[in-house]
Amino acid sequence: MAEGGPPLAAKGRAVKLNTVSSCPRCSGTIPIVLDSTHKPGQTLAKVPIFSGLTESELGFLAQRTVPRHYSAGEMVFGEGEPCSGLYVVESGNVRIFKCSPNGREQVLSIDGPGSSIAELPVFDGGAYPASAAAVDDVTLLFVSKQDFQALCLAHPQVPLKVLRVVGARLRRLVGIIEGLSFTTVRHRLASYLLRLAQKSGKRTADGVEVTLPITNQELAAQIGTVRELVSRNLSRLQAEGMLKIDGRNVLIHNLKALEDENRSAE
Amino acid sequence: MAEGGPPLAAKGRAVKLNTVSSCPRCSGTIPIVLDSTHKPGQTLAKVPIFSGLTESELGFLAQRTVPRHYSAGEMVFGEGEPCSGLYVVESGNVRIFKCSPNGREQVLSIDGPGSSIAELPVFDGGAYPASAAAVDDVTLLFVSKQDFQALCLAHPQVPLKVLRVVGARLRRLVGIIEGLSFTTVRHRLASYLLRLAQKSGKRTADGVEVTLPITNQELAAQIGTVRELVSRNLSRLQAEGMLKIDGRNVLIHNLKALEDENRSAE
DNA sequence: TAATCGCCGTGACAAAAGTCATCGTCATGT
DNA sequence: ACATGACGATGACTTTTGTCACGGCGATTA
Repeated sequence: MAEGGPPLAAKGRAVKLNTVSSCPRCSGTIPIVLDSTHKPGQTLAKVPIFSGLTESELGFLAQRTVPRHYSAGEMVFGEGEPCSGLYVVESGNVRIFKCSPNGREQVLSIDGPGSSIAELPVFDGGAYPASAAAVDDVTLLFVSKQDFQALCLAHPQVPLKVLRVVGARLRRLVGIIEGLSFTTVRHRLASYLLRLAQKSGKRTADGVEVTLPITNQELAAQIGTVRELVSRNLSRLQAEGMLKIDGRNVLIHNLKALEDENRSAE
Repeated sequence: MAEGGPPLAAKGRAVKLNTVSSCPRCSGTIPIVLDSTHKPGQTLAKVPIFSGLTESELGFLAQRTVPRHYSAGEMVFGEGEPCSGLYVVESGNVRIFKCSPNGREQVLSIDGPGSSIAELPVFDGGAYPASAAAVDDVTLLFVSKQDFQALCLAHPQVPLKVLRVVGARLRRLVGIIEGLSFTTVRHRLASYLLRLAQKSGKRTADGVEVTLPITNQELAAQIGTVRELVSRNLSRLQAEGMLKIDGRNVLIHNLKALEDENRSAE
């Protein structure tokens, strides 16, 4: 059962949802919008796996892509579905995740504009190893398996680029395994905050200020735990004086301490 | 501090080793044996990423490989070292793993004859994302980065094969993440036993009999926990009547129950 | 023979993770 | 104005995980 059919009702044992936003299996219909005014060329040129192609080659490829729009929370594809092609993110963000039967989610990656997703199953012929859903409103460009394989044959440098991208993906997965296997929720939370601070923190007189871009629930899914533990551990870090929490804003008072938190057992 | 120097003494905080066999950082010198009588052609022909090459191309490649021998427990390469090339396993088994500062190990994969390892860092130019050590006595064929890259340029189908292999690797990693994130040690142990039963179990009158090919310590590293919990959980499964343990031999009395154990929360 | 070492099992304990229920807040729509 | 629903904090509790210490067993070696 590939995409296209009507949404499956959540069947079987009643699952108490502790899940991010709406359950992907229960999302609405998948829109396939053919928009002839679309100009995907600019987007494709920025995608690492297509870098190095000429203008005309990009145009050729662009003609074959199908833009698809998804609104926040909508499912792009589900784990186990046969893979019919790859996607390029044009706008918005896509969450790649695994889903446990208990309704827990584990996020594998979040991919923004210019990223390609599901390149791998195109090559090994297998099913999608995980699910993908739109984080916010998203436009993807779909490239069919056939077109992409043809492209790879015509341009041998493309598979090499793919390998580079896949390498990065693999490193990230190994990092997740390392975190899950060796560290506590507390550590992973500290790491997350530090990463966030590094990427979008603002220096203030009293430390670095960051704004959590997601709910505790989603944060939990990203670091591999549940909502409550995120909440509790944030409180605890605050009680210990490292942070000051004010809604979604976190003022990291003692950056050093947070960094130590990480090194202690990574 | 990269590789290069003499073996680093385990420095800093005294680490109580709960580690598999010898600590890789503390292994002896790395032997580089040039054996001109070696005939690696047969091995290379069986390696998926080299399938499809002609006899003479394989011969050409074989001339450029360097056989390296390792004895059980010896380190092949360490996480973080710059990647100088890829390896093909000719005989024996290689363990790919991450190592925590506490001495815990998490096995990412075990690769036997015909497998290629470390293909990815060759492409993205980064360091090895994990360490590799010989499980038993091992012969590897080393292919330098340069030679392999040249091969890829001359034979565009090779990178496609690599992508296929890497796809399988990525699926395995996702599986590990799923296990660590969603299941208990008990589940992962049950899964391991079932996999083992499927691969090498012997039907007897009283159930399926398997022989654990590794120590509890190594088993723990593979399913992401510690020795004691493997021991305890095995005992518990025995107490519940699913198994009968006799040294390294495990008689799975109630295969169904063990399977249920898996499905309950995968 | 005695000593040593690696491996295994186990009790006792501590810490972390997860579950369940409850309550408060805020925004939204009827 | 009110109901509703998503989100967050938290207390109480259970389960799981991990740590430490100890003792037993078998193989190897001095």
